[in-house]
Amino acid sequence: MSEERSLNFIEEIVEEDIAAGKHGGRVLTRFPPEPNGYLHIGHAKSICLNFGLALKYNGSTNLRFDDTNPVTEDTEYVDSIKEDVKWLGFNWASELYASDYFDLIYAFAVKLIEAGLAYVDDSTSEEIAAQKGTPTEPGTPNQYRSRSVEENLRLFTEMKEGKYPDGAKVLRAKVDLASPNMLMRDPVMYRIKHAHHHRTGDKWCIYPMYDFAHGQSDSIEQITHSICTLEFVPHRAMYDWFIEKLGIFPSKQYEFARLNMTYTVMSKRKLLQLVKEGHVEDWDDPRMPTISGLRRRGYTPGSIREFCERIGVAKRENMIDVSLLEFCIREELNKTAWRRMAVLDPVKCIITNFPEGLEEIHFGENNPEVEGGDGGRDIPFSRELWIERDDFMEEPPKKFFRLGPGLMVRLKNAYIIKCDDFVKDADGNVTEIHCSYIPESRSGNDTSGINVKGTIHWVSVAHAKTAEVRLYERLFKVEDPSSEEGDFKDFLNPDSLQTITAFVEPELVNMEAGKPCQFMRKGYFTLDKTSTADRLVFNRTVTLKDSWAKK
RNA sequence: UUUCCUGUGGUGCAAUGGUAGCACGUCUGAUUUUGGUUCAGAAAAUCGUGGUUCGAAUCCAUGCAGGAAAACCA
Repeated sequence: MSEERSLNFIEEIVEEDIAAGKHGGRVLTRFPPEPNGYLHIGHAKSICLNFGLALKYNGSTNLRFDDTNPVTEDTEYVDSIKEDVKWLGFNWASELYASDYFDLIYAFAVKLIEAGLAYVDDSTSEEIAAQKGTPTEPGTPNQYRSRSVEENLRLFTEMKEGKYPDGAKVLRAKVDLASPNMLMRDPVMYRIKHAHHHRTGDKWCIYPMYDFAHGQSDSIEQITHSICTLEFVPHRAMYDWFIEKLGIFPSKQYEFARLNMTYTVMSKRKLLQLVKEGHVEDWDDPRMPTISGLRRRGYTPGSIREFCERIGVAKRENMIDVSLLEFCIREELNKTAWRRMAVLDPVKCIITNFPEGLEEIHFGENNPEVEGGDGGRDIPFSRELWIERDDFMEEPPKKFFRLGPGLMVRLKNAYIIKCDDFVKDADGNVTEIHCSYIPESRSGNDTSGINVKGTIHWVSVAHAKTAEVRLYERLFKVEDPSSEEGDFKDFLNPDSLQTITAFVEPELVNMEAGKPCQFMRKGYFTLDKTSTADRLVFNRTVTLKDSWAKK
């Protein structure tokens, strides 16, 4: 075994449990999304944690949909969640639904009523809130709290039978109205909702609340380690209380800090708002932090798993720099993506001493990081080329290693050229750059003896294909939109998407969907799902690091 | 104001009473037919105050700071 990296606090707990022989050393986790939105990178952290634990300790993981609120949930979300978890590379032991347990959970409720530990309350939600007191003042009991077991049983049965309208009654646990933990002040267990459920249809008109569904589902599945985020810490008391009073399998809850990332938002509510109000195209808009958005943007499952590994797991609030995510995808793509040439902001470069009408074929390897170059492709060369507008400067500063009057550069995979002249239009824009090439400097058998500092990419005008290229920037212009004064949407970056038409080398028409490639010196790109053979559309996954741009 | 959780370089995670380390980011330099990659190096941290101890990021006390909790959401 190589040097193990240190364990996170949850791994420590699991190892202690295994060492103590708890549950016979069995490890069963679960990933429990509510199907009311798409999964995002924060969920990926939880997925990697839960499935990773099972993988590491020879256990397994259930995918369980926490579908106890039919008014916000939908099978569209169920499908997307399953697709995303699979795409990330994980396999669940069982696909389960909290709604599968509605009969069992109902029976648990009856059991608690019979034990005198739950009662039907006719108060309105406002009344209940008022009677709960405040963190510093205890709550006050109402007349319903002392109903008899028989009356509670009858009323709860009638609630189930649909005798009462929404909101008329709730079932509450009888815990402790004076508890310093507000959630222990007789929490609601069941509420009436005459709503159609995506799985149980119209069978039920009462639905259990989170506190009376989640722990019970864990227990039914005999989950050993129920891992959730910090906001559920105060719920743990209820989690344990219900399990103890019911005398069912003792699942245990552990909480870790959710992921926050700079320049984005990570709440499903806010993401839904961006989608609904059209600030982004859809849940899979490449600017979204959703798994489907990242996938469409060109991120790979491996890069996301690596990211989740690197950010670690702890209990303190955190704000991860998005540059770490970018590092992870660059690290992978540098090793795997084929290099191609594309000119995003073109200006014409004429090789004045290259014969008109002549066409040469040059060779470019696919990936210099791979031994042998990973194969290669032919690149047509001719007298007129497109080059990048910012690879030329009329008055270049000292260390500018590209084109300018009298300066020389290498055309990648082709010749060294020297800038002799340039042409400007009436508005002062450079329209043509005139260069001469050095025939002896051809890539592969350069006998010119000339050394140049810079190399630029290019595309032959006569052979270029056009492509739509979508350049993405961060979605928000501030690091933490949620913590700013006012509406988070006020901080959307108006330049988060720039769509341009680029000239690309002809080989790119053979590009496969879903395959990443590097436009040399420009970044990593992937074909968008809307791309077709006669209308190429590329998404920029991430730029290359650019230490020149900083200066 | 009550209860709970958390305080380590700019950011994230380690060190579990014994030399504060790793990564991202930042900054140098070398190499380079991508101003990419790679390589070498640098700057940069234990919330404060007491205490226990030969020795404290770690244990105790206290203060401070940040977060969470009073949905018929999860």
